[in-house]
Amino acid sequence: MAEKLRSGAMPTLEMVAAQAGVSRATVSRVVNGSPKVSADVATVVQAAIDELNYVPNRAARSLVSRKTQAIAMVVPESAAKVFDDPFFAAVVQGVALYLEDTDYTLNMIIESGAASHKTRRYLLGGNVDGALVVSHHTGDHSYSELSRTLPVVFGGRPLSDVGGDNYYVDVDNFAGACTAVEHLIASGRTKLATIAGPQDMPPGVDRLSAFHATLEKHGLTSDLVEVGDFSPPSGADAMRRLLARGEPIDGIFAANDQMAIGAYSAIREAGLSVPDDIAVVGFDDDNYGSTATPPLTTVRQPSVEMGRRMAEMIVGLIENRPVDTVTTLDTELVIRDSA
Amino acid sequence: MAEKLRSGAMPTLEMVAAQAGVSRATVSRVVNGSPKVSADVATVVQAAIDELNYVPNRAARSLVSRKTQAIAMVVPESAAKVFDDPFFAAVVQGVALYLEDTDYTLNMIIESGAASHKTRRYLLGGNVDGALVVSHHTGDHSYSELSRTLPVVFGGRPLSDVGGDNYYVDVDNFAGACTAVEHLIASGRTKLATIAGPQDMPPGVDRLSAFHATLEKHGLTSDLVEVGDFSPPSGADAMRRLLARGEPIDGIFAANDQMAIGAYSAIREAGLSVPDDIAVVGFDDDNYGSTATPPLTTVRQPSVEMGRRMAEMIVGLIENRPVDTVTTLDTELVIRDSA
DNA sequence: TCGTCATGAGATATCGCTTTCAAGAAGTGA
DNA sequence: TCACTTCTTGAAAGCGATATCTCATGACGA
Repeated sequence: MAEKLRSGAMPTLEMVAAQAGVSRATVSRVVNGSPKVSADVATVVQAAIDELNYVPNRAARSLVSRKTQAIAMVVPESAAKVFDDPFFAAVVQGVALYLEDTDYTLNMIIESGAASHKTRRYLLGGNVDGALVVSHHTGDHSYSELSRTLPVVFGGRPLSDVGGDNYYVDVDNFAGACTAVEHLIASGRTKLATIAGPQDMPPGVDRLSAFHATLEKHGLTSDLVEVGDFSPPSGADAMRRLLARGEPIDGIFAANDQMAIGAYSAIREAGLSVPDDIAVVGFDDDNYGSTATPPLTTVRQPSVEMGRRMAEMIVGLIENRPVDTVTTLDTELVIRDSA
Repeated sequence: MAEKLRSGAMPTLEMVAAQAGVSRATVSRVVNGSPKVSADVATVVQAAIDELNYVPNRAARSLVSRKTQAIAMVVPESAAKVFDDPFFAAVVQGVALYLEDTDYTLNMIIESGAASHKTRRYLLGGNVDGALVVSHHTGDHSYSELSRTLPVVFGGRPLSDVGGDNYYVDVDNFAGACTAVEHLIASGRTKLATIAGPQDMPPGVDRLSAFHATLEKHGLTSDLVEVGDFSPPSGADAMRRLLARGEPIDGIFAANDQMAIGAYSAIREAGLSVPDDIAVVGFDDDNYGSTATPPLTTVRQPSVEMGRRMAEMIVGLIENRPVDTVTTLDTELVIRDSA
C-alpha cells in the first residue's frame, strides 16, 4: 500500500536560503522576526519563503529551542461525566479559539481513570509547554504538584489551595448564587429551599453559603436544604425529599441546571407546577435548562470565556509574562420562565 | 524571571546508554522494540531506562522519523454550534479514549470561520500524521482534497462522495429512522408526520426517506413533512406549521432530539399532550431528549463509538494497515415515555 | 589617515534520536 | 581447520532549525 503522494519533500530552511541567496542563519532570523536583518535582505528572504511556501518544521525547531509550542488540556473527569456535561465542550472551545491566534497547539487528554500515571509521564516528559486542567465542579486538583515543574492553569478554584500558588480561573459562584436568590425574593417568594451541590466541591459550598447569606440579608432563614451530586436524578431525589418534609415551599434555588431539571420532574410528580406553585432558578445556563419546559431562569456561567482566559494565562505563564494568579469571572442572571 | 525548576535536564538516550554501558544505537533499538537485540542486553538497558525514568524526546524522534505521532481533529462547525451540540464532546471523547492506548496525541482544532486557510497550512505543514474531520449533520467536506496528501477520516458520510475514496464512519441513518417509525406504527399510531432535517445534509435526507419508506411498507403514506435546521426553535416552528395544516396527527418522527424538544413546546402550546395526543420519537439520544419531560423515545446514535472507530481508522491508515473505506454504525431504539 | 565600534551576515556546533554501514563474535558445513 | 553465514553491537551520518561566535564593512571621532 504505497503512499508517498506527499508531493516531494517539504521545503526546508536550507532551500529557502539557497533560493534567496543567503545563509540559513539569515533565513532563520527573518522567520523569527529578528531585528538584526536589513530590510532589503528581509524582503528577498520573505519572497523566497512565500514562493516556496515554506513552513518551519516544528520538530526541528522544538529540538533546539526546547519548546514544544503545545499545550495540554487534561480533563480528569470520568468518561460518562464528560459526555453529559456541556461545560467541557464550552471550555475547550474557548481555549481552542484563543490558541488559534497564537501558534500553540492544543493537545486533548481525557483521563480514563487509572491512566493518570501515563498522563503525568506525558506532561512531565517534555511533550508540552504547559497544561490546562479542568474539572467541572469537583475541586479535584491532584495535579497541583505538577505546577512545580510545569506551568499549569486550573479551571475552577482548587479545593485546598494549599500554597496559594496555583493559577486558576473561576467564576464567582457566591455572587452568582446571590443574584439567583435575590431574584427569587424580589419576585415575592419567601419560602425558599435549595438543592445544594456536594459539599466537598467549591461550587457546591459557595452556592450554598450564598443561599444562606442572601436569605439572612433579607431577614429570612431556611433549613430546607438537600444535597445532590449535580446530576438530574439527584436533583429529582433532593426535590422529593424537600417536598416530603411537608413544609411550604414557593421557591427553589438549585446549584446547577441539571439538578433544576431533575427538580422539575419531582415537582410535577407532586402535582405542582413551575413557576406557579414553585419558582425555580438554576445555575450554569447549559442546554439542559434552556430547552426545558418552562425554560429555566438561571445564572449564566461564562464557560467559553473561562476557556479563553485559561489559555491566555497559560500562554502568559509559558512566555514569562506577569500573570495574575487568579481570575474570577462574573456571572449573569438569565431570566426566563421558571422564576 | 527565572524558571528552570524543571529538575535538572531530562535524561537522554545518551545517558541511558552510558548507564547501561552500551551504545546509543542499542538503547534506541530496545526502546523501539527491535528484535535484533539479545535478551540479556535488553534487560540491562531496560533497567537503566527505568532507573533514569527515561522518556524519549518526541521532537528528536519526530525530526528523524518524519512522523509527528500527532493526529488533528478539526471541527469546522460554527462556534455556537459546537457549544450546543453534545455530539462533538462525545466524538472527541471516543477519539481521545482510543488514542490513549496508542502513542498518538490528539490536536484539537476548532475552526473559527475564515481561518480555514491557516488550518490547511497547519495540516499540510507536516504538523500531524493524519486528520479527523467531524461535522455533525452537515455534509461539509471541504477537506476532501486534503485526503490526497494526508490521511483523513471523516465523521459522517460526505455529501458528495465524488471519488468514492473518502474514508469515513457514519451511523446507519436510514435503518435507525426506520426503527423509529416502525415503533410509532407498532404502538398504533397511523396519522404520522415528520420534522425533517435540512435536505442538503445526508442525515436529513436519509432520515426523511426512511420515514416514507417505512410508511409505504405498511401501506401508509403521509405528506405531513416540514423541514427544520436541527435546532430546537426550528423544531417548534415546524411543529406549528404541521399543526396549522389542520390534519389529524397522532405521531411525530423528528429527525433529531433537539427538534423533537422544540416540537414538545409547540404541541403544548396547542393544548395537546405528549404522548397521549401525539407520540414523538427523536433521533440522536443526546441530553436534550433524555432530560425532557416526558423523557424522549429516540434512536441512539453511538457517538463515542464513532469517535473510537474514526481514531482506529486513522491510525490504521497512518500505519499502512488495510482499512475499510467506510464503517457504518448501528443505532438503537431507546424507548422512553414520549412514544 | 588610522583605530574603534556598532552591525549585518555567514560558519558552525549542537539538540536527541533513528538508521544505515561495518565490524567483531559466534555458529555451520565441508 | 577454513571459508562463509548469521547475529549483535558500535560508529557515524544526518533530520531541520537555533544560536553562539567570528568576520567583514562602513561610520565616526581624533
